[in-house]
Amino acid sequence: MSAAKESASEARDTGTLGKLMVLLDRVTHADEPMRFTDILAVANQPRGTVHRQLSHLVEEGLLEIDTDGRYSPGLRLLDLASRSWARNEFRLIAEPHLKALQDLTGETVHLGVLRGTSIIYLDKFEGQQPVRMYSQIGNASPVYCTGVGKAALSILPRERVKALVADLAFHRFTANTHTAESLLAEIEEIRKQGHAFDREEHEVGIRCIAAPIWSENLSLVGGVSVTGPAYRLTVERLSEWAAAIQESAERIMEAMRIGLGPRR
Amino acid sequence: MSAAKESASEARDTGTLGKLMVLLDRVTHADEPMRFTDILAVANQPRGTVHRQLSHLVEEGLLEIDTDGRYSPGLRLLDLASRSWARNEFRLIAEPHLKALQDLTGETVHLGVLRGTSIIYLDKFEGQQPVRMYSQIGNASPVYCTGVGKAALSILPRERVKALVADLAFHRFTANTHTAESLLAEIEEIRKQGHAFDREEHEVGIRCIAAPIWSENLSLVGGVSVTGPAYRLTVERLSEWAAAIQESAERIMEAMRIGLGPRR
DNA sequence: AATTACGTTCCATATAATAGAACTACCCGG
DNA sequence: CCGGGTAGTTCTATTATATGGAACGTAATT
Repeated sequence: MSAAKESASEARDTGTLGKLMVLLDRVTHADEPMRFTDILAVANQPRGTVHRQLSHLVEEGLLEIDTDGRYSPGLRLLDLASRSWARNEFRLIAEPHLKALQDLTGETVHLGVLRGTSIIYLDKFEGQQPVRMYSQIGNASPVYCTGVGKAALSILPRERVKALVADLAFHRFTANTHTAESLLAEIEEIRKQGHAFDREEHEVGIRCIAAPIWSENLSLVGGVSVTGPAYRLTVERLSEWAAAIQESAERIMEAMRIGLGPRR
Repeated sequence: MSAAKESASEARDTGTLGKLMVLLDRVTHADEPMRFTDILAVANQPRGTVHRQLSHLVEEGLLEIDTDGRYSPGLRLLDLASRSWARNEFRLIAEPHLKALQDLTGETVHLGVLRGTSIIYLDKFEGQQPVRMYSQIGNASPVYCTGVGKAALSILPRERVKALVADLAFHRFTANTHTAESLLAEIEEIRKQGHAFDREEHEVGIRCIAAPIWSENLSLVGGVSVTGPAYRLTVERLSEWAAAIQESAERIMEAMRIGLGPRR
């Protein structure tokens, strides 16, 4: 084994696949196509290794390489994901309820689910203009600064929240973004209320209200939210929808019990 | 090496990743969650091997396993794909032109790209109701029964078309679906016309007109299409848009030369 | 033309995947 | 309550694959 590696805290190692996925993540999460050298620099691994790994990813269509030798996410990912999305049971069950909530509020409705320390948005209903599909869907956002994220945390047992928070790196997106302490405090509040707000904690000018959704055994934890521009949506205004959104969450959970309980 | 494998024509073997991707494809392309035994049956590989491979895919979030031990596509795929989509240069460049075409025709406009023997839909603009996002996007459809597919083939050199057609398994979706011979014949026609029709060849009741889009070195081959219900859109009616759609394709190609040529 | 940066290929070695079997848990019928 | 099948998991020597260091091309730069 080579030396100079023990300092890194990235203890991820599912073998070959794990290493490849780390690389794939790096390239897909970059803002623009990366050249070989750029990737090599952040991968701290030998040139030959990185080169072969990239070649394999390209061969499988997970990455693509343009004529300038720059790597971008591959289209194969789209095909795989479209199945993942179309078949997702949680999303299918929630769909009509999200639509109803959109009709009621006239604002954007999101469905999200907790994965690790992120909220992944599964669906979105926008009111006005033709939706730019995919827009938000599939995006992973930090738990600590999204309504859905905080709502989701509020129904987890306290030890699990603590453990999860310990894993978080709190990035200060806005002046209102939580720290570990303030987050834990607010979660207690949310537990009592049954709903969570996002008071411009992720993005200035954006507020939301969210309610948690969970399965009995907590194998699925997420939430619904109603989101909109801060100039139009004060916290008071959002509060008026608290009952509706919590009811909507309840109905989705009810539908899950029926839909997922007995085989199909 | 074990015997009883040479009959299969699946000569895909990029090493470890390749094998895992075959498995991942199997599960994501199924219509419903698969149990371990189901996967084992189609994978013809030893139990231990399949089990470990699935475990690795689950660990990486590419697959998910529910409480009944059934495997489904994982949400990690969504996150990866959303980046792939959002950053796709071809899609970004084409976007305004697709919108314009939608405004002009009032019908659904698709953008697709050739990958192997499939067309992958990259974007979609629908007129009327709020779009169900992801709907079609990311889906891979056979070249031989889609307007975009046939348009794309029409600009490839004849040998390449021949080779590609030889790889195809023609599934008869409707009474109008092409065979190898009729497809090759129509491609010649499309070469002259500059646009292709789909005369209910994939789905009864759906017709479309498409124009090809390609980069100089053919590293990118695809097309735009206008699609709609057959009762409203006769081939004559569609023909009226032939000039517009070809012009739209031209403009997209022009934009690509500018946008992709000089770095950025 | 010389120099440097960048990307690719090679090959002995180390590492991870493989395959077969043994093991466990569960379900169903007698 | 027991036996026998079915479904899924774990174990381990063997084999295949990935690794990494260095050597090799091949542009770009001056």
